[in-house]
Amino acid sequence: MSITEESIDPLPRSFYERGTVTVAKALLNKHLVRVSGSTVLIGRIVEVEAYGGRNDPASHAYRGKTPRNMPMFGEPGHAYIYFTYGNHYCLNVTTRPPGVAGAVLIRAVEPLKGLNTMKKLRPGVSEFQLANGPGKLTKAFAIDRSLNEVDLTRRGVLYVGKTRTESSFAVERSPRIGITLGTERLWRFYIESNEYVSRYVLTPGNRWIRRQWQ
DNA sequence: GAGAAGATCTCCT
DNA sequence: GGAGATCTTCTCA
Repeated sequence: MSITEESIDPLPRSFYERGTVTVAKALLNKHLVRVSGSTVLIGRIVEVEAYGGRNDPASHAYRGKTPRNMPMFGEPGHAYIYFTYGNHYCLNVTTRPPGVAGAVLIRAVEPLKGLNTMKKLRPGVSEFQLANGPGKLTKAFAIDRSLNEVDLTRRGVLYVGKTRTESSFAVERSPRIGITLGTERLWRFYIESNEYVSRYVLTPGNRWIRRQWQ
Protein backbone atom coordinates (compact mmCIF):
# COMPACT_ATOMS: atom_id res chain seq x y z
CA MET A 1 0.00 0.00 0.00
CA SER A 2 1.43 3.40 -0.94
CA ILE A 3 1.86 6.12 1.65
CA THR A 4 -0.71 8.91 1.88
CA GLU A 5 -0.64 12.45 3.22
CA GLU A 6 -3.35 11.54 5.76
CA SER A 7 -1.15 8.84 7.28
CA ILE A 8 1.52 11.39 8.23
CA ASP A 9 0.96 13.39 11.42
CA PRO A 10 2.82 16.72 11.71
CA LEU A 11 5.47 16.87 14.44
CA PRO A 12 4.58 19.19 17.34
CA ARG A 13 6.39 22.43 18.10
CA SER A 14 7.99 20.83 21.17
CA PHE A 15 9.84 18.44 18.87
CA TYR A 16 11.85 21.37 17.47
CA GLU A 17 12.46 23.24 20.73
CA ARG A 18 15.21 20.84 21.78
CA GLY A 19 18.92 21.05 20.99
CA THR A 20 19.71 21.29 17.29
CA VAL A 21 21.81 18.10 17.16
CA THR A 22 19.07 16.18 18.98
CA VAL A 23 16.47 17.46 16.54
CA ALA A 24 18.71 16.67 13.57
CA LYS A 25 19.05 13.02 14.56
CA ALA A 26 15.36 12.79 15.40
CA LEU A 27 14.40 14.09 11.95
CA LEU A 28 15.90 11.05 10.26
CA ASN A 29 13.21 8.63 9.07
CA LYS A 30 10.56 11.36 9.39
CA HIS A 31 8.60 12.46 6.34
CA LEU A 32 8.71 15.64 4.30
CA VAL A 33 5.34 16.48 2.76
CA ARG A 34 4.87 19.03 -0.03
CA VAL A 35 1.36 19.85 -1.20
CA SER A 36 0.95 21.93 -4.34
CA GLY A 37 -2.63 22.12 -5.56
CA SER A 38 -3.79 18.54 -6.04
CA THR A 39 -0.22 17.23 -6.17
CA VAL A 40 1.25 15.60 -3.07
CA LEU A 41 4.97 14.85 -2.83
CA ILE A 42 6.32 12.80 0.06
CA GLY A 43 9.87 11.81 0.93
CA ARG A 44 11.56 10.11 3.86
CA ILE A 45 14.36 12.21 5.38
CA VAL A 46 17.59 10.22 5.16
CA GLU A 47 20.31 12.86 5.62
CA VAL A 48 20.56 16.07 7.66
CA GLU A 49 23.10 18.53 9.05
CA ALA A 50 22.86 20.55 12.26
CA TYR A 51 23.81 24.23 12.32
CA GLY A 52 24.13 26.16 15.56
CA GLY A 53 24.23 29.85 16.39
CA ARG A 54 26.99 32.15 17.55
CA ASN A 55 29.11 29.22 18.69
CA ASP A 56 29.17 27.56 15.27
CA PRO A 57 31.47 29.22 12.68
CA ALA A 58 29.87 27.25 9.84
CA SER A 59 26.41 28.61 10.62
CA HIS A 60 24.75 31.55 8.89
CA ALA A 61 23.89 32.78 12.40
CA TYR A 62 27.52 32.87 13.57
CA ARG A 63 27.81 36.62 13.04
CA GLY A 64 24.41 37.40 14.47
CA LYS A 65 21.03 38.20 13.07
CA THR A 66 20.72 39.41 9.45
CA PRO A 67 17.71 39.80 7.15
CA ARG A 68 18.48 36.43 5.57
CA ASN A 69 18.94 34.32 8.68
CA MET A 70 16.05 35.87 10.63
CA PRO A 71 14.05 32.60 10.66
CA MET A 72 16.91 30.86 12.52
CA PHE A 73 16.26 33.20 15.44
CA GLY A 74 12.50 32.85 15.28
CA GLU A 75 10.00 30.29 16.43
CA PRO A 76 11.11 26.65 16.10
CA GLY A 77 9.46 24.35 13.60
CA HIS A 78 9.49 26.79 10.69
CA ALA A 79 11.15 26.58 7.28
CA TYR A 80 14.33 28.56 6.66
CA ILE A 81 14.94 28.56 2.92
CA TYR A 82 17.83 30.42 1.35
CA PHE A 83 19.24 30.80 -2.15
CA THR A 84 22.86 29.90 -2.75
CA TYR A 85 25.45 29.67 -5.52
CA GLY A 86 23.11 31.51 -7.87
CA ASN A 87 21.26 28.30 -8.63
CA HIS A 88 19.94 26.46 -5.62
CA TYR A 89 17.59 26.70 -2.69
CA CYS A 90 18.36 24.90 0.57
CA LEU A 91 15.67 23.82 3.04
CA ASN A 92 16.24 24.03 6.79
CA VAL A 93 13.93 23.53 9.74
CA THR A 94 14.40 25.93 12.63
CA THR A 95 15.17 24.69 16.14
CA ARG A 96 15.67 26.05 19.67
CA PRO A 97 13.41 28.55 21.46
CA PRO A 98 12.81 32.00 19.88
CA GLY A 99 15.90 34.21 20.14
CA VAL A 100 18.31 31.25 20.09
CA ALA A 101 19.60 30.44 16.59
CA GLY A 102 19.58 26.90 15.30
CA ALA A 103 18.53 25.03 12.18
CA VAL A 104 18.76 21.62 10.57
CA LEU A 105 19.58 21.45 6.88
CA ILE A 106 17.69 18.66 5.12
CA ARG A 107 20.25 17.27 2.70
CA ALA A 108 18.52 14.26 1.18
CA VAL A 109 15.21 12.43 1.12
CA GLU A 110 14.05 9.10 -0.24
CA PRO A 111 11.17 9.81 -2.66
CA LEU A 112 8.03 7.87 -1.67
CA LYS A 113 5.10 9.57 -3.39
CA GLY A 114 4.74 11.81 -6.41
CA LEU A 115 7.74 10.39 -8.23
CA ASN A 116 6.30 11.24 -11.63
CA THR A 117 6.09 14.91 -10.67
CA MET A 118 9.60 14.84 -9.24
CA LYS A 119 10.91 13.28 -12.45
CA LYS A 120 9.31 16.09 -14.44
CA LEU A 121 10.99 18.65 -12.18
CA ARG A 122 14.33 16.84 -12.44
CA PRO A 123 14.30 15.17 -15.87
CA GLY A 124 16.88 12.66 -16.93
CA VAL A 125 18.09 11.50 -13.53
CA SER A 126 17.59 8.17 -11.76
CA GLU A 127 15.24 7.71 -8.81
CA PHE A 128 18.25 7.64 -6.47
CA GLN A 129 19.40 11.04 -7.68
CA LEU A 130 16.06 12.84 -7.56
CA ALA A 131 16.62 14.29 -4.09
CA ASN A 132 20.06 13.21 -2.89
CA GLY A 133 21.38 16.69 -2.22
CA PRO A 134 20.04 19.92 -0.69
CA GLY A 135 19.66 21.70 -4.03
CA LYS A 136 18.29 18.62 -5.74
CA LEU A 137 15.58 17.94 -3.18
CA THR A 138 14.28 21.51 -3.24
CA LYS A 139 14.01 21.27 -7.02
CA ALA A 140 12.33 17.84 -6.93
CA PHE A 141 9.85 19.08 -4.30
CA ALA A 142 9.23 22.48 -5.96
CA ILE A 143 10.50 24.32 -2.89
CA ASP A 144 11.63 27.93 -3.23
CA ARG A 145 11.80 31.03 -1.10
CA SER A 146 8.05 31.58 -1.34
CA LEU A 147 7.88 28.85 1.34
CA ASN A 148 10.39 30.57 3.63
CA GLU A 149 9.11 30.75 7.24
CA VAL A 150 6.24 28.33 6.59
CA ASP A 151 5.04 26.64 9.80
CA LEU A 152 6.05 22.98 9.47
CA THR A 153 3.96 21.83 12.43
CA ARG A 154 0.64 22.19 10.59
CA ARG A 155 -0.77 20.44 7.57
CA GLY A 156 -0.33 22.83 4.66
CA VAL A 157 1.84 23.38 1.61
CA LEU A 158 4.90 22.07 3.42
CA TYR A 159 5.30 20.16 6.67
CA VAL A 160 7.27 17.45 8.40
CA GLY A 161 5.61 14.51 10.08
CA LYS A 162 5.79 10.88 11.03
CA THR A 163 3.81 7.78 10.24
CA ARG A 164 2.12 5.80 12.98
CA THR A 165 4.43 2.85 12.41
CA GLU A 166 8.13 3.57 12.06
CA SER A 167 10.80 1.18 10.89
CA SER A 168 14.06 0.82 12.80
CA PHE A 169 17.31 2.15 11.35
CA ALA A 170 20.91 2.91 12.29
CA VAL A 171 22.42 6.42 12.24
CA GLU A 172 25.86 7.26 10.85
CA ARG A 173 27.60 10.61 11.41
CA SER A 174 30.30 12.59 9.63
CA PRO A 175 31.66 16.11 9.23
CA ARG A 176 29.35 18.49 7.44
CA ILE A 177 29.79 18.92 3.70
CA GLY A 178 30.72 22.03 1.77
CA ILE A 179 31.96 24.11 4.70
CA THR A 180 35.46 25.33 5.60
CA LEU A 181 34.97 26.15 9.29
CA GLY A 182 33.61 23.92 12.03
CA THR A 183 34.56 20.73 10.19
CA GLU A 184 35.70 19.10 13.43
CA ARG A 185 32.06 18.70 14.44
CA LEU A 186 30.42 15.49 13.29
CA TRP A 187 27.06 17.15 12.77
CA ARG A 188 26.01 15.45 9.55
CA PHE A 189 23.71 12.51 10.21
CA TYR A 190 22.36 9.97 7.76
CA ILE A 191 20.67 6.59 7.69
CA GLU A 192 23.22 3.82 7.45
CA SER A 193 23.44 2.00 4.11
CA ASN A 194 20.70 4.13 2.61
CA GLU A 195 20.87 4.41 -1.17
CA TYR A 196 19.46 7.93 -1.26
CA VAL A 197 22.08 9.87 0.75
CA SER A 198 24.36 12.39 -0.97
CA ARG A 199 28.07 12.50 -1.54
CA TYR A 200 30.35 10.85 0.98
CA VAL A 201 29.72 7.58 2.82
CA LEU A 202 31.75 5.52 5.28
CA THR A 203 32.98 2.21 3.92
CA PRO A 204 33.37 -0.98 6.00
CA GLY A 205 37.08 -0.16 6.17
CA ASN A 206 36.29 3.16 7.88
CA ARG A 207 37.27 5.19 4.84
CA TRP A 208 35.29 8.12 3.45
CA ILE A 209 34.58 7.73 -0.24
CA ARG A 210 32.67 9.74 -2.78
CA ARG A 211 29.54 7.88 -3.81
CA GLN A 212 29.36 6.64 -7.36
CA TRP A 213 26.18 5.91 -9.28
CA GLN A 214 26.29 3.66 -12.28
C1' DG B 1 28.78 50.74 -3.86
C1' DA B 2 32.25 47.25 -4.86
C1' DG B 3 34.08 42.94 -4.23
C1' DA B 4 34.23 38.39 -2.42
C1' DA B 5 32.29 34.25 -0.71
C1' DG B 6 29.06 30.72 -0.78
C1' DA B 7 25.49 24.71 3.78
C1' DT B 8 25.60 23.28 -4.84
C1' DC B 9 25.02 21.03 -9.15
C1' DT B 10 26.14 19.72 -13.73
C1' DC B 11 28.85 19.31 -17.58
C1' DC B 12 33.15 18.40 -19.71
C1' DT B 13 37.67 16.24 -20.03
C1' DG C 1 38.46 15.48 -11.02
C1' DG C 2 37.92 20.19 -12.16
C1' DA C 3 35.75 24.28 -13.43
C1' DG C 4 31.91 27.17 -14.75
C1' DA C 5 27.27 28.79 -13.94
C1' DT C 6 24.81 32.32 -11.59
C1' DC C 7 23.11 35.62 -8.10
C1' DT C 8 22.15 36.55 -3.29
C1' DT C 9 24.10 38.08 0.82
C1' DC C 10 27.42 40.08 3.62
C1' DT C 11 31.50 42.80 4.71
C1' DC C 12 34.21 46.66 4.28
C1' DA C 13 35.53 51.18 2.78
